[in-house]
Amino acid sequence: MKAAPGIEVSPSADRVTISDVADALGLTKGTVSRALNNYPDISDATRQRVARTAESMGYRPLAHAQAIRTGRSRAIGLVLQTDVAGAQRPFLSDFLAGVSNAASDASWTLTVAMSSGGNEMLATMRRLIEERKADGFIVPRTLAEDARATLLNSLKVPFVLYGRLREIGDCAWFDILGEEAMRKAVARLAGQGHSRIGFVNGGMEYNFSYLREEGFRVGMQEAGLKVDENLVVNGAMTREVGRDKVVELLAHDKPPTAVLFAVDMAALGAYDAAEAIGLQIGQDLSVISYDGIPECAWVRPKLTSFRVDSKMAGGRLAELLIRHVRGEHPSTLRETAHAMLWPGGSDGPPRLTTEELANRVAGAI
Amino acid sequence: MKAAPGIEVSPSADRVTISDVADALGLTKGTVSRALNNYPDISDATRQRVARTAESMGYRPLAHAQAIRTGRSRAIGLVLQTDVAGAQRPFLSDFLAGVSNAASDASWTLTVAMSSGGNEMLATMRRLIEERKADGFIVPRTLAEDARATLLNSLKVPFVLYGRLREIGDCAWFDILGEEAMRKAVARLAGQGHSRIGFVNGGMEYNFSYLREEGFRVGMQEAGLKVDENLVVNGAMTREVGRDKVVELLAHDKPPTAVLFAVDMAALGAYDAAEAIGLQIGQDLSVISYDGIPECAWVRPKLTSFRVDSKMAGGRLAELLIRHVRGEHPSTLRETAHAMLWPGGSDGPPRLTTEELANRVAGAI
DNA sequence: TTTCTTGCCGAAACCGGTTTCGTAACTGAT
DNA sequence: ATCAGTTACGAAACCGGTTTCGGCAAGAAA
Repeated sequence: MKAAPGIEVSPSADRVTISDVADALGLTKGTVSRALNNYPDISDATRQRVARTAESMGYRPLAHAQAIRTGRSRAIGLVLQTDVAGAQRPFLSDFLAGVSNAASDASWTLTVAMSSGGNEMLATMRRLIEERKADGFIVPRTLAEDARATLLNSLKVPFVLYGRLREIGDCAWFDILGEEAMRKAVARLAGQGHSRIGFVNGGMEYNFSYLREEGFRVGMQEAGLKVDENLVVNGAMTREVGRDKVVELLAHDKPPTAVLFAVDMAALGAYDAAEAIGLQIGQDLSVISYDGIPECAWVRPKLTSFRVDSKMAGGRLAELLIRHVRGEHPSTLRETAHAMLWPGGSDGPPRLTTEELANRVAGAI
Repeated sequence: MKAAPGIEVSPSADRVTISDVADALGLTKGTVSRALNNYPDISDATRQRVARTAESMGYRPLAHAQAIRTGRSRAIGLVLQTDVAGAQRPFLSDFLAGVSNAASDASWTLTVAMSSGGNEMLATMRRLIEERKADGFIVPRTLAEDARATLLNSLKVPFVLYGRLREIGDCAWFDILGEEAMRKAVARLAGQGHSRIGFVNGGMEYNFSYLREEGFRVGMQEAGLKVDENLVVNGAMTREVGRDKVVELLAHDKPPTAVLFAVDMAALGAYDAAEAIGLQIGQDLSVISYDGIPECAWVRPKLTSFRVDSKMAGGRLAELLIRHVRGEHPSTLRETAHAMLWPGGSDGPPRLTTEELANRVAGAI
């Protein structure tokens, strides 16, 4: 009595099952299972015998058959946000490659879902958890107050943040030291002779913005420069907003000769602003940014930026998550990496003083 | 006797199981299962009673518990290639969103893996199949001769191509009518007064290249123009190669006043070539392309291109695949959609004749 | 009435694993 | 030699579903 069946399950369903292995060894499948899972009540001799024949027979357990008993299916969950402005897109491919490869290496798989953010994203995660489609999650683009972390914590589902949290609970994370990059960028600009340096930050809903701003400030202090609060703005995640912010800074009566951006996408807006006003990027106005999106190399002059290795990040996140699911304590699962300076021609010694620059700007408007 | 355990499986493992539903109804779980799966030996009354209480109790079957018996887990497999030149990246996010959303709507999930292509990609697919991590595959970027299709066919695993195959076997596909876009592009250029139109095709390993070239030729014929084979080149998938191809075409003694590209990424190279030679895109040289990547809007003048709705494509592919897995015959699962003209300033009436253009080019080199 | 269908459901096997429990055989101490 | 304690495995239950099989009851045909 067959119901509407769909595709015939290929008769080549000749997978090697645990029972096959057991029969070949003259053991029961229970014993084989315990041997493979390192139960203490199996003799070393048997354990090795089992391991060898399982290997030679090409036995690999079906993750979802295990999952029905254990609740774990060796799957990493990744929920992406669809409509975020810009910056995510260029890295997505590399990031996925990193996660996917690391997962494969551990015989894990990657389940991805996309949702529009907010509550819908939480609902999506809930569904994946409830249906046991993911044993844990990678949480990209950590927010200053991240409801995803809260949810997963309360559900006791393992997760690893890409980015840090303001109040560090017991969670695992991986992050690139954006603050360090900002610090170095300021040092570089100061070394070129800039003393009035503006800072265009990203959206304050993201935690990285706080870190990068702090890095900017530390850098200024180390360079012996004073931060003019009028030259510190935020909320620039897109080219358009970046443009507007630069115009805003340049309209100051003592405009900055250099502007540091927290985000490449916004920094591209500086080119538009410069073109509109008639300034040469890299000479009249120096720009340094962060992310290392491909567009950096396409604009003229090339945008000096701190490049993030997204593929590596994805790989590290996956490994940390797997270790977390396997039982390691989250507080031991924290890693950072450095962004790498990727020099272009967008920064250099100031050709104009702030006064001259102010005149140029005034003349253009 | 517990083995090294890992994270405690959350005690909130209070999912509603099929037994719960059965108990609540005074039926056996077998009956409930058959009722929910529309077996013919269940009375309509019972079927509806079961459906209602299952719904009200919030019962949703565990996909991987079903899979152990049925072999299907309601998962779409998507294997992406890591190192392809360019064009994939900009659309990945939209494409994933489309696939993911369509999958979610049907209570399916999306398993993605990335690999470097060729045999490694086939091995990755094999692994996913063997481990039952995917019930079927979406095969993006169809090649002229696609080993993936061959493999999946021989394994009798359902799949849907994004793109068509040269020799249409019994497979399902979704595709955008690139040839139609090329045809319209030629008509547009001809209408603007161009008579010498070059064509820079993509790599001939991709099947779409054959289609688009055919579209170009049909368009030329319909416009009453003769194709100069010297002005038809291929293999341009990147900005750099695109640039070189344009230079090559312009070096012709009767250079084209308009160039049609099969791929945006390559068309961007035309801007570099034009800048090097000192030509105005849109006036001295008209360019129309295809894909609709975001960069089209960032270059000056904006690149006229035929935009592909990747999100929609992903969604359609997912739905077709699901229907395929459910048993519909692949030959009934074929869809196409249109690319949409996205006008920029990169094309227009020719300012120069081909002779004048040749002189300009000669002067510049 | 009797017999044959048919409709409808319960019982139980099954999928491929994991985990608990019980026990035979081997220690080692008395 | 006896007895308690280990060691190492078999047996069987279990996870959450699906599918087969058998049989009861009601209706149809004889």
